[in-house]
Amino acid sequence: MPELPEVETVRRGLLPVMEGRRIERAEVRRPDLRWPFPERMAERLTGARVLGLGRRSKYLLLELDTGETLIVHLGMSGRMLVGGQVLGEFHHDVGAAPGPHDHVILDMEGGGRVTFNDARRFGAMDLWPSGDLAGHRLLRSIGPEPLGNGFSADTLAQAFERKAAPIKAALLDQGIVAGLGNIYVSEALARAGISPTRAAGQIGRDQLERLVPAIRQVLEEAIEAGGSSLRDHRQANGELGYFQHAFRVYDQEGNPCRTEGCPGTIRRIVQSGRSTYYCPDCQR
DNA sequence: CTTGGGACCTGTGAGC
DNA sequence: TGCTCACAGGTCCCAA
Repeated sequence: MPELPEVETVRRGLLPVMEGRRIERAEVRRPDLRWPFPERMAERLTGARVLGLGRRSKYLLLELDTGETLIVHLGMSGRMLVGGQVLGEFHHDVGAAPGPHDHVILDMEGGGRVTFNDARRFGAMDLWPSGDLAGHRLLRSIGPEPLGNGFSADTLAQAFERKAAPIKAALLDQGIVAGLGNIYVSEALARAGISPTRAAGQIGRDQLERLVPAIRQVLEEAIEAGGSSLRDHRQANGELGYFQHAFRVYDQEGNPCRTEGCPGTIRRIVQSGRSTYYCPDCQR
């Protein structure tokens, strides 16, 4: 589930149970996810108060009153389950026995339970001094936030200068712009009318000027919709995101293009091993 | 430096 | 029903 809009949705969902509250108990049920957990993670979390919940790119940042920040990445399949509610796609009850792939459980002051569940374990957690987050190896080379002031046609033009890689790959590069993933790159390029196969360095200024608002709009609309919930839809309930219904091209192979007046059909191609969806007629 | 491919994992759905 | 295969929202690391 996790590109920028999904992570932002998770962050907002965690606020009511975590913000300002102490972690009364932390249970770490395995030694690692993608990498080993930090030393004594459970002890360092237990008793800490969560001062605030932030986000940088696709990373959740839980600032603790111990001077450290818990950095969380959801990988491909990571979810934050909140006791009694759903953030992600599973139902979860406080007091229930941990389910498969429930790797970290945080029992919060106030009775909330937050469970990190990640079947594929591409996710990650680390603890790092709050004053030096930008120095963390996973955060230090991340590009501008697309919804922030540091992102513009100028910054894109500079980053794309003489780049031969296809723009699809360039936009997936977190060092160029933060937070885009496979879904929203396809969606943004569709909105901007740019072919995903074009070399990034060959994109004209006029198209870059269209691309920036296209990226912003698709992310903002997705956040507004609570993100996208793909597959695994059995536990339908009001907490699920619904932006997947607004996809113009992602997972729409063979469907007619939704652009006004365009006769095209959505195609699926593979670029550096990953699916790209686009309309060959209105994306140039 | 740039680019593409492999690797890390488990689960699901389609097709036979 | 059961098997195999392709594919899945990420990204690090390494070879060319």
